[in-house]
Amino acid sequence: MSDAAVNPAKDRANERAKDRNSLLDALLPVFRARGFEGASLAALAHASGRGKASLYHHFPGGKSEIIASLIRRCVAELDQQVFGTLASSPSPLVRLQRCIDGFAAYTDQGKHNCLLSTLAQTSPEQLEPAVQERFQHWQAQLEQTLEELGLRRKAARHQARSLLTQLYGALVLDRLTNRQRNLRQTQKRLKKDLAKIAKRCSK
Amino acid sequence: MSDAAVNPAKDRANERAKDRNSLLDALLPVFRARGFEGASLAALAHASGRGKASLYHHFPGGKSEIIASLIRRCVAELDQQVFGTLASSPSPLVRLQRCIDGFAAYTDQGKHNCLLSTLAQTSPEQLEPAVQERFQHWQAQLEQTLEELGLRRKAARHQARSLLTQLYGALVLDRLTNRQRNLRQTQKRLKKDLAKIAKRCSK
DNA sequence: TAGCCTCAGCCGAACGTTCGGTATACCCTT
DNA sequence: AAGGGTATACCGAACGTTCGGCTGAGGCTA
Repeated sequence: MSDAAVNPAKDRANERAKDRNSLLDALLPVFRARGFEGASLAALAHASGRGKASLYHHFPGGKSEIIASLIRRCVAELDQQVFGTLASSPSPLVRLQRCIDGFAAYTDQGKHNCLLSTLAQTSPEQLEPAVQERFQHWQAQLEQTLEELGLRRKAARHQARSLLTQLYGALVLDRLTNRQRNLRQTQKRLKKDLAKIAKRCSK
Repeated sequence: MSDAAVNPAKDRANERAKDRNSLLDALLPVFRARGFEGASLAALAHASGRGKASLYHHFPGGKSEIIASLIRRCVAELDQQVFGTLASSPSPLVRLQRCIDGFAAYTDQGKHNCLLSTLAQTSPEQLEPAVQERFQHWQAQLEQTLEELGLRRKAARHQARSLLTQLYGALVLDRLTNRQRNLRQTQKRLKKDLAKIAKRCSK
């Protein structure tokens, strides 16, 4: 049984965390679509259905505290839903394919961008170096899984970079060409290519 | 002999265009690095070495006229230096490789971003639909050249999308991982892969 | 009653924009 | 060659607006 059911204090703390999370849910799309500078407090307040002052009640640090919280959440989400799959049990091929599917789910099939890539391009000062290190870590995880698939180190390194590049590039191209199909088709192609690699390596 | 040497009026018009161009040269990096909302007039004025009012002398329409001019220039530059190579004389393989090298040169080996991709992600309202159509056109040009290389229509379509995706994705990944090598390595790998495709198709 | 939470509304600062006005250079007249 | 007129380029200062941030009062729950 959970603490919440028997401990009123923790119950309240839990509800507060839930409120904060749903508040962040409402704020995320604004930053994702307009960037840090483009996301005005007025727009954030409107998106959250509250006044500006309420936002400052929840985030005394203002915009930079909000964006920091959102970044932490995005990193956690990528870590669990996308790259966390690489450390699970199935075969390397399945793990890699699930990772790609996880990325597609993370961006709602390409319908929206990744907050981190948006910030990296227009407001890198909001991204702590730790985030970049995390990306390097994820790239290394991909590389290791590709080695398990049977690729040599150098080929695995190239393939890992290529995978990340294509996932994030597909998001950009969707917006540059105004076609919403790039990510889905890239997702399909990447999974097929991985299967081909796995077959070739197992021979 | 040029008109300028014998015609003072055209001479002055030429110098004016040159001034405007060097002014735009100074303004471009600000928008490229900080996006439309992030590029304040104060920053633009500082970058151009002029007062804010002077910018309004050259661009009465203000920020949106500046960004529109810059977009036009970027489209022209991509058209000539990057994708224009696809319509030249050498073999399809050489043309494609020159196109990739052109992109690397266009971004100064990945040192800076492409203005269009920055805008597409945070201020799409500044990009006229014509720009997106131009990207679709470039993608079609790539596809056709890949067909000339020997790929079937469907494979060429996939490869064209993959190329654009990887070029733009490499720029993003450079900033996400804080490694400046992605574009150069992607450039090298893409050229090698194209050579492999050409070899396979010619057999 | 006590403690969160919310709101309308205000603050100084910065925003994009505009206004006079100055300095320079060129053209036309005399 | 001298002088007046026009156009161009630039600037400092200010415009009204919106920015991020803050205050104090009221409402709700417990």
